[in-house]
Amino acid sequence: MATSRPRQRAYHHGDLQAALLRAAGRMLEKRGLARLSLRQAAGGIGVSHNAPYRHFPDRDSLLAALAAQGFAALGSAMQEAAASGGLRAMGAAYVRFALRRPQRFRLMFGSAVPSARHAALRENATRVFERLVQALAPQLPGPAGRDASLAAWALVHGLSQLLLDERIAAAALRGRDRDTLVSAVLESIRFAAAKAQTPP
Amino acid sequence: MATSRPRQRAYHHGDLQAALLRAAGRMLEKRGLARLSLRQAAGGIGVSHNAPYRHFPDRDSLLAALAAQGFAALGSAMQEAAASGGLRAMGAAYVRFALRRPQRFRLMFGSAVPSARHAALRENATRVFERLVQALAPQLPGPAGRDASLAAWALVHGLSQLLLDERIAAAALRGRDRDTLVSAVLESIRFAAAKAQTPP
DNA sequence: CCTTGATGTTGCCATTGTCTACATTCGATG
DNA sequence: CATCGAATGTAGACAATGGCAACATCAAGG
Repeated sequence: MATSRPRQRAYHHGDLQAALLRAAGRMLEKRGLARLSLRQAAGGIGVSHNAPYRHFPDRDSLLAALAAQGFAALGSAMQEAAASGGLRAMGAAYVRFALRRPQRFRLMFGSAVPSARHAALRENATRVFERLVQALAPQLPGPAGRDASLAAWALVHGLSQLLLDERIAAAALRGRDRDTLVSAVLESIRFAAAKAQTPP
Repeated sequence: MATSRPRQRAYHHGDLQAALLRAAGRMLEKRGLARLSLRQAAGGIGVSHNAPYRHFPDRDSLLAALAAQGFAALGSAMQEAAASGGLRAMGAAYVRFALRRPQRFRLMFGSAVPSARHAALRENATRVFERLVQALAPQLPGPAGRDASLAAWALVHGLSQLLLDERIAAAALRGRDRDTLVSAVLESIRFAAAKAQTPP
């Protein structure tokens, strides 16, 4: 009808949930979790401060959705890397994901959104965990192998966290690029339960 | 003097800074970083909502002080463990610290308080990092040894983080207690650059 | 075409961090 | 011992947030 809102969008956004997740994801990475504001995200998209609550019961639920998306992306990255480069490539993909999206990575593994209360998050996280264990099982069989699997996972997870600290990263690089560093660190380890590993 | 505030303390608290850090440390561990409120901490101690700002420029500075204290405690725990039990005991102490104070541990290594802006935090963190590297250097010499040192640190750091997740911890324990699990995982690893290690 | 549910808007409340101005006390100095 | 200044409190206000209730608008289905 003729009564117009000059340069305003239609009353119905059409895909507000996805737009909120994109905006919140960018804000998370740029400003950190504490300064992620639903009001600002909504304002940036051009809807009112309360519109997000039509798509997410509360702020924590939106954060849980961001974390679930993160696990989906991490799972994909690891799977692609494993298909072409094996276990070490898979580990390197894990670290690369963390370094590329540090705040998302922290959200995924932090305590801000307990997965016990968010089913989709729990499912996506569990899927990644199970794929990891399945990928390692042939190389690290038996109960000692399961401990070694946890060690392998701990190694790449911890490396991700430590390299997010710029001082630690700077001290470790010693003129190498990050991919070279990650490979060198991953190759410095042998697992007591391991079958002989193909070199990279 | 006789004009009394029944059951109220004197106008000057006397050690408000330390009291705030204790109260905030408890609130951090109990409710998480997002729900740590300086107003509530002040109220619980019996001072006004603005009194904390006489001791800390802002909320982030108090959090930085909490993180700095955490690094001091972690350093002490690791040093004591190393003195009596060597490198593996030191690694186990690191994991134990994280599991005992998960929110503090996350604060210490998270992005909420950048250590670039908080000198005491930077110093305490650096001291722990340097001690760790010094402890590992005799066992893991040379440039490959430094990569292996980072791997060793990543291993215990990652293990700490992963075991904070109750599902991961539950799946990994398989009837063992946590100390046994941690020992088994740490022992499942060999370092390519290592001298022969004394068994535990 | 009407009704209903989905999805927006508006206004309000409680709480927070932090600012300014003022009040009180303690310690140092003369 | 008295005074002064700094340290350390209190009181009030502001801007921002998350989230609630009530109302408004639109799209889809019968």
